Amino acid sequence: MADNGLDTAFIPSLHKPSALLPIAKQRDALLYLIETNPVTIVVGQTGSGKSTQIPQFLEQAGWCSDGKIIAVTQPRRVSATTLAIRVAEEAGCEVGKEVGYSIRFEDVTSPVTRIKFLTDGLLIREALVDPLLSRYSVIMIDEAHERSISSDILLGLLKKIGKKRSDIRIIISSATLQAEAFQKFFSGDSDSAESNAGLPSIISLEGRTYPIDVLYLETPTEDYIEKAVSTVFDIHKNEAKGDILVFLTGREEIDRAVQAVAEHSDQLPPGSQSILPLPLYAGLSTEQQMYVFDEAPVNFRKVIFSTNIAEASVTIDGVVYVIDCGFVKLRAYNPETGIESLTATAVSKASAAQRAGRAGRTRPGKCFRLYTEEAYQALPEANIAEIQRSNLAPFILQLKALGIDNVLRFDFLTPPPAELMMRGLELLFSLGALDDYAKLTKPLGLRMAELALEPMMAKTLLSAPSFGCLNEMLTIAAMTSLSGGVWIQHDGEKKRAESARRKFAAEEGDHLTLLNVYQTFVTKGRRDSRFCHDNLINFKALTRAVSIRAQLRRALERFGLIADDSGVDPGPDNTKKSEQIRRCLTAGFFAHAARMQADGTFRNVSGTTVLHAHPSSLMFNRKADWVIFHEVMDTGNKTFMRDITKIEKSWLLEYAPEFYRTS
DNA sequence: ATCGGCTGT
Repeated sequence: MADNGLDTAFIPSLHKPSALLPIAKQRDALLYLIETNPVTIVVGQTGSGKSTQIPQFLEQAGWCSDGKIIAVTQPRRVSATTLAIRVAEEAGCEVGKEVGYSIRFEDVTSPVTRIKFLTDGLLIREALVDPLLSRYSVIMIDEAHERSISSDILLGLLKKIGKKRSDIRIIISSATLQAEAFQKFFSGDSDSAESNAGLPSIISLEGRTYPIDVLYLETPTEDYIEKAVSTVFDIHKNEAKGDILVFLTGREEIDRAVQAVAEHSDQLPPGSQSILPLPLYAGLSTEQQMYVFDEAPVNFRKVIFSTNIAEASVTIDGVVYVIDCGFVKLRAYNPETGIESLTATAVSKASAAQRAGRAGRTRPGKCFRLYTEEAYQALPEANIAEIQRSNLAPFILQLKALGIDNVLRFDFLTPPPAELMMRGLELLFSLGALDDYAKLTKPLGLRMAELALEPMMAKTLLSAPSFGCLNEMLTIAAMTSLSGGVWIQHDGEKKRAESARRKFAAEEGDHLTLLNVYQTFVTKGRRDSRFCHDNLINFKALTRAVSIRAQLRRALERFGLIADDSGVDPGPDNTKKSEQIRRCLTAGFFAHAARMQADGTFRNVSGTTVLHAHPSSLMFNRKADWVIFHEVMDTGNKTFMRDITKIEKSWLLEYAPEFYRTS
């Protein structure tokens, strides 16, 4: 593979030979534990090489000899692909051959694949087809400490699978001190006589990180943004060179801080080194995000103001100083109201440690915490797991499809509150996915589980053929499931963003507007790179929508509900068509209905909650009567609906008579 | 008058 030896002298420095990693010394101990225990817990610091070395050790030790595969799950797509690339390189093979990866839309594996990196969500889907995951000899759940819903559910599934398959080996990999919780979960206290009683072993792997000095405030600060900015200048004046990474909670704070630094840096003494402030958050275009990886120009110190995206998802080399404001925006779901909230919350100790660790990747670093040491001591050890604060309807549907009928008794690492389960079951019942006995209905419930969509949108899409709008609904389903949104977020261009949006506006609301955006993109914008740029549309998001739509279309073909064309439609100027689309949306989103009040705000159907059209919606500052919405979120002072479409009240009674029988 | 980060045949 080495291209003709011209630069052989450089090759060792490109990637360090794995024999030099400390993990190599523990190889035999590790293999022995895995050989003799059904479950092994690996606690490895960053840089320990656990994700890259363990699967190779296992492969060499013969765990693939009978044609079985070693699976390593990751919470994020990028980590699955980059790990596969690195391990393939070390193993001297092409990615997709002996070492491969599988993520949604990209299956880079082949019949010879022995080590496979995949997202945890995808492995759950594989269990739908192969409930015992019989292709795999070893499954390693990496980054289990992050406690994503999918990895939590996988742990429960694997515990079950382990009781039926004495040959399978499970490895739980975690970076922090939550190993005991995993150990307890997998201990042999279960009812099965077959389970290998006793506690799973924990093995700690030596890391390769540099020491980090952690500094606290002596007195708490009133304004952590201001304090962050002044700390940046203090570091700049007093500390050796090295880039600075600042954790704030959101876009607004970041834009404010970037601006403040830009203004102040004019006052730095002429001739001295200057400061280059850069924003980093998910809403930026890929292009804008890439600036943080560029080396700062000569005589500039790079300062990155980032959301939590830099805590685990994005790694920036060259960071020597971290400033941690101590807060993070966390999503929570209120089962009583069905409303999600997104509010700033104090970080956990685990999170604070992870943030600090970002300073010590290339040399010793410093972390400045913008809170007192007493405040740190009072922080919770870890965040409340996602599964305990989310809308569980999508996951209940998956569990039911996996044959787990009694979801209330599913073995969760930490069980979600009963109210969350009840709310999810109720929603699925009202959508017709579950029957009176809470069994998955066929074909509706089963098909909903197979679609990679939230239950309400799955129901909408499956209803579309009877409304004669399947092609349009495929597009709308794909567009609304784009997590980051369709539009590029950028400070200082509010006017342009609004006028760009107006070009695609449909009077009936946001869903038909999204349909317009997609149709214009596939006819005009796909090859013309300026189209997205000029209209402040996120090219990556739209490209993803094309893939999602194709995938949904294939699923509907499989169900025998065939869509008949390429997705380019005459468009919603046909008012009959537009009405059918809105009726169809009502058939799935009846539980998300609201009515406008005289003052321009909205109320939900029971009249208990005041809702606002989000400023990014077409219904913002426009008149309407009844509407349905895709999503609702409480951001602290107001509750916003996103993706809103006008409907008729009578449709609610027509399509959800049971749900609305009291009103 | 505005939105943490992920994910799915």
